[in-house]
Amino acid sequence: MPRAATTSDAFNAVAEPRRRQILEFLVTQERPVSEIVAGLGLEQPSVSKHLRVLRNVGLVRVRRNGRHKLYQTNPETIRPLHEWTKTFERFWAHQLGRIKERAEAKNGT
Amino acid sequence: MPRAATTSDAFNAVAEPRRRQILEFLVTQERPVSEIVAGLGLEQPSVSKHLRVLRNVGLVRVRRNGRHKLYQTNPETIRPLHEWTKTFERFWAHQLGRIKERAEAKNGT
DNA sequence: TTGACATATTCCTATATGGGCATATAATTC
DNA sequence: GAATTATATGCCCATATAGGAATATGTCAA
Repeated sequence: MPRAATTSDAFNAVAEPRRRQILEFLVTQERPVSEIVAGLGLEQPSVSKHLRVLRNVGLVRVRRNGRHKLYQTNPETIRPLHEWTKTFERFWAHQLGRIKERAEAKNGT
Repeated sequence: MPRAATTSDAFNAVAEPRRRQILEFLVTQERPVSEIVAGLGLEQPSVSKHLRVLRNVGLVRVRRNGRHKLYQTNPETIRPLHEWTKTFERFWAHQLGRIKERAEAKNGT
C-alpha cells in the first residue's frame, strides 16, 4: 500500500512544506492565486494544485471575484491537528507533567 | 518530484495514522515492540518499520533491555508541530469566525 | 553450541505523488 | 467574436511509499 493520499486528511495535506507556507500566507487575508504565486515565488500550476489539495480537505475556502478567485485559510480545519499535538503537551512542559507521567507508568496506564 | 520522505521531518512522519497511534501508545511509558504489536494489533515488521521512521525524525527513543528494545515517545519533537498549529489559534477562536460566517451566508457558500 | 525468543531488514508490488510543460476553461474588455 | 487575463487541468516521469511474506540479525538460556 502506498502512502495515504494528501487529500485523505489535514495531517497529510499539511505534510507538504509549500502547503504550509500557503496556509500561513492566506490566514490573515484572502488573496487571489496570482498573489500567492508572486508572494511565495512558486509556479502558477503548482499553486493551483496545492490549493486543490487544501480545498479538498477543507483547509482553504474559495470565493470568486470577477476573474479572480480569492482563497483564504480555514483555520477550523487546523484545530484537530492542534488538539492532537496538545495531548503531548504535558509531557514536555512542566514538572507536573513528568510527575503525572511517572504515576501513570506505575499504574500501567 | 515525489512527495517528501516520511523521514524528512516530523510533519511527514506524523501524517501516517498508525504512527500517530504508536506515538500515543508510547507517550506514557516505554514499551517493547511486542507490546505495540499486541496493543495495536499490527504486524511486527510493520511496527518495526514505523518505529524506524519515528526514530529517524527523533519522535521516539530506544533503549535496549536484554532481548527487548524499549521504545518511548520523545514529546519534544512534537512541540514544533504544536507551535505551528498554534499560530492559527487566534483565527479560529473569536470574532473573525463570525465575520466570515456572515460573509459566506451572503455569498451563498 | 543449540534452541527459542525478539526485533530488524529485504524484496516485491500497487499507488500516490509533485514538478515541468503545454493546454484547457473561465471571465472581462474591446 | 477576438484578444487578454486568471486559474485549472492533463500528461509524463522519477521517486517514495506501506503492506505482506520471508528471512536475517541479535540476545539470552541451558
